[in-house]
Amino acid sequence: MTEKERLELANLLFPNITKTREDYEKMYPERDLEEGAMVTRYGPSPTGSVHLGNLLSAFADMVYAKQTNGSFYLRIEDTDQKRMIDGGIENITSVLHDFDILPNEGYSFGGNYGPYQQSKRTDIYQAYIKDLIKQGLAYPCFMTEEEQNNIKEEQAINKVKIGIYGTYAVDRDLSLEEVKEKLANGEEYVIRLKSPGNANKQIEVVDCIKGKMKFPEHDVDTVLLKKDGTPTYHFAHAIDDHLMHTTHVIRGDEWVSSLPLHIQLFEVLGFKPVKYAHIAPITIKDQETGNIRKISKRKDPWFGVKYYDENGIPIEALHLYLATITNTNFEEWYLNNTDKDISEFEFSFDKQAIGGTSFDEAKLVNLCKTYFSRKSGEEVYNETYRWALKHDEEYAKLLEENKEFIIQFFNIEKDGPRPRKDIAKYSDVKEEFSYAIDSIFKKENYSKYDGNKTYDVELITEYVEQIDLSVTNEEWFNKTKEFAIEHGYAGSPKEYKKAPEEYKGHVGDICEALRVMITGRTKSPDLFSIMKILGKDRINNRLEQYKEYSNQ
RNA sequence: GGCCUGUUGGUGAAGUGGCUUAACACACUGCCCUCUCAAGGCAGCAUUCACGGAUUCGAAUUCCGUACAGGCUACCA
Repeated sequence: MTEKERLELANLLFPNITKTREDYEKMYPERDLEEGAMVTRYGPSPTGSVHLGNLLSAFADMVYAKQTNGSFYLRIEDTDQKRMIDGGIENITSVLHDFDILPNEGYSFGGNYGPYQQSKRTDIYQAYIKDLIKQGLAYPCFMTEEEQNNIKEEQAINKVKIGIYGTYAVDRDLSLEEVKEKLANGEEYVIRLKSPGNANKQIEVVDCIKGKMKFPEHDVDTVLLKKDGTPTYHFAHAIDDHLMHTTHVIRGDEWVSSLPLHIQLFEVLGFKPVKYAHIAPITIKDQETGNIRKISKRKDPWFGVKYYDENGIPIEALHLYLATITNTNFEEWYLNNTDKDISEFEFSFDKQAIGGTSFDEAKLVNLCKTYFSRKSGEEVYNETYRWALKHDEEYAKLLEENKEFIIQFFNIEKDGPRPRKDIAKYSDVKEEFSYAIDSIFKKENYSKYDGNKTYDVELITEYVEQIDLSVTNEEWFNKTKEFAIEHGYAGSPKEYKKAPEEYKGHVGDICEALRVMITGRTKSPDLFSIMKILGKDRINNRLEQYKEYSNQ
C-alpha cells in the first residue's frame, strides 16, 4: 500500500477519530519532578477480588514513589468488559483505603493525566492506532476464529511456535481494494501489529529485579485493538504508561514473557522506554505434595485480603510483612531499629527476591507480636477498640466503659527494654485480658482453666487478708516469700528442689494459686501489677468466685 | 511442543570467584534467669548450597547438560 492508500485506510477505519497523537502528547506533558523521582502505578483489573499478591505490588508501587518523591497512581484496567464483576472497582478502592496503601493520584484520587480508567480512553487508543495504520505499522486482520484455530493446529503438528506471524499472517499485506471489499461484506476485523521483529535475533532486556534476560526478538503480529474497538492489555499498557509518564512498571512476574512485545511496542510507537520490575509471585509449600505452588485462595486463607481484617491483624503489621517480602534485608533492619518508622527504610530493587517469595505465617505472627510489643497501652487500646467496633460490638462497648482501667493492664511490663510479646492480633486481646473486665471474667470464669490441680482457697484467702498493695514489687515479693516460709513452703524453687519432701511446695506454687484464682489462667503478665490495678475488693470477689467454682 | 525464570537448613533467606569450617531472622530442642508465661542470655540445629560435568590454583557464586518447580504461549489481564 502506498502512503496515500494507507491514509485512506486509516480514515476509512476510524472516521470519527479527529484528535491526533500530537494532540495527546500536548495534553499530557512531561511531569515536573525532581531527578530520580519514580512514577509508579497500580493497575488492577476489576475482574475478581483483591488478593495478597495485588497488595504486595501496590505496596511496592507506593513505597518506591514515596521514597523518591515521585507519584503513585491508580489506573483501572477494565478493557475486558466481559469479565467485569459487579462492584469490582469499588472493591479495589476500598481495599486500598482499608490497607492504607493510598495512591496520591489516579482513579478516584484525582490528577492531571486521566481518565485513569481504560474503558474511558478508547478515543486515545484509537488515535494512536490510526497513526500506526497511516505509517503501515499496523493493519486490519479479518481472520475468523476457525481460520486461526486451523493455523494453531497446523503449527502444533509441525512443532513450531504458535501464533500469527510471518507467512501465517495472511492479512498482513492486503491491498486497499481487498480491505474495502471485506469491509463491504461486513466482515469483522481486529487491528494487529505489523511486527518488524526477527525471531532469529536475540534481544537483551534488563529488569530491575531479575537482571539481564535474553529473548528472541518478538515477531508475532499481536492483536492491538479487539473486534469491539477496545485495546488489548499490551497496547493499553504502552499508550497509558507513556502518556501518564510512568517511569517504573512494577508488576507480577507473569508478564516477563511479554517483555519482548512491550519493548517492541514502545519502539514502534516511538516512545521513551520505561523500566520494568517484575515481582515474583507469592508461593507456598504445599503441605500435601511438598511442591512449591502459587498461593491459592481456596487452600490459603491468608491469600484473601479479608482475612487480615477479620482476624484483627494490624494494617501496620501487614505493611511490615509486605516490606519483608519486598526487601529481604528489611527484617533485620526493623529488628535493629526499634524506634524507626517503616518510611525511613530505603527500599531497593536489588534487595528483592528473584525466585518465588514464600508466605511464612509464623513470621507474620511473630512480626505482629513485635509490632504490638512496641505499642503503648493507650495505642493498643485505641486500635483494638477500632477493630472491635467493627467485629465485636459487645466487646467494644465494654472497652469503652472500662477505658482508663483496661489501659492500665495493657501497660503492664511495657516500660522496660524488653516488652511483652503476647498479642499478635486484635482478636487475641479479649481472651488475653479476660481477667481485666469483671463481666467477661464472670462469664468465662475458670472454664478455660482445666488443670487438674485444685488450690487451697483458705490459704490464699489468708494471704490476701494480709497483703499490702501499696508497696513496691520487690517488697511484695519478699513478703510473699515470708508468708510462704511461715506456712511450710520453700522460699524459692531452688530450695524446694534441694529437698522437696520437706516442703508443701514453694513460693511459685502460692503465686500460681493466686494467679489462677484472680485471672483464671496459669499465665499472665506480672501478678502484683494485676493485683494493684484490680484492688482488694475485686480480688476478694474473685476468691469468692473460685470457691463457688471449686465446690461445684 | 516452543520461549522464559527459578532451585541454599524445618521455614523465610544472606551470599555476585578466595574474608563462608554458609550471615541474619522465624521455628524447634536444651540450659540459665525467674512468681507463671512472654521477653532476654547461652548452646544445639546445612561439613554443604537440586544433580552431573566443565572452566579455575580456588565455585553456592561462571559455563554446559539433566531433573524438578513456576510463568507465558488469547480478540484475559
